[in-house]
Amino acid sequence: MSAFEFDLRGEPIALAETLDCGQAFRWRAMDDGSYSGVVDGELVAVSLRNCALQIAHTAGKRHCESFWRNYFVLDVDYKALHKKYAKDATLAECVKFAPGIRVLRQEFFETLISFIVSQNNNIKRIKKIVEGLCDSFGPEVGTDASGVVRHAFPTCETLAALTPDDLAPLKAGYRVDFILRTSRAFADDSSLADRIRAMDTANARRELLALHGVGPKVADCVLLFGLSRFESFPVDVWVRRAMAQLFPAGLPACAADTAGIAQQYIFNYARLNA
DNA sequence: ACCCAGGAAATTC
DNA sequence: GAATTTCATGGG
Repeated sequence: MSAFEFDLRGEPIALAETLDCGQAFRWRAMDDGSYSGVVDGELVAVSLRNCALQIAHTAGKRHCESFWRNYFVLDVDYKALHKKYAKDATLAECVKFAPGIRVLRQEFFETLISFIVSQNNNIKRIKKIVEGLCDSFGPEVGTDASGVVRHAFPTCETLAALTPDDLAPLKAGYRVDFILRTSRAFADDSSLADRIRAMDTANARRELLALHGVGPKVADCVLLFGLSRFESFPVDVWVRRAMAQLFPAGLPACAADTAGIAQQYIFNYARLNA
């Protein structure tokens, strides 16, 4: 059944910590400890067995092995990062709290809309609204191990054609207008996503900030989770508090070039270690 | 009733 | 330009 298997060679990764840490909103825990999710239009189940990451396809196989290696960022040496972060005792403590968190390389438009939904919101409700967007407007991709029918994330063209009334049942509140306007920006300019992808981080950030519903925090999350800019450092209410209490002198130098990866440990520590 | 949630836009000073 | 107000929704 397993289509792909990646020998982790001691690379730290925990499914619950990685797939349910507030960076991705569409992974669901199955009874056997595996996780089922929809990535780029494909329904897959992910599990850890014998120090290997296994990807099982439940309805056809669209993506190749390198796609999943890329999605799970297996090209980054987290053991080396942990060693580097250990130079700072406080950061090491944050890592130790959940060492299996890894950043994912997610699809750009889905990440953008998801983090527009995230503003002034909580993770539980973000998941509900994002899943509702998919259930209502994305094509069906299959049924997961728990019997739940899953759908792909809708395209910008699909979302751009909707009205506020169409989105009203999702109860996304004032974010509906942001979703629609940003979707239209990408539907009306079919090369915009590729242009942003190709920009350096500073220019991509400027371009993101020009979108309706995207401020500094959402832009930094999209840069980190949707464009793999690991130096990007999103600051939300949790990170703001954690920085004031744990790192009053600022982020340690050992994390400067991978601030976003360190941020995940800090965010998680602040949110779950209260 | 009040405060908070992976904030940002609109308004006012 | 910087500070403040408003925005919609659900949970504690």
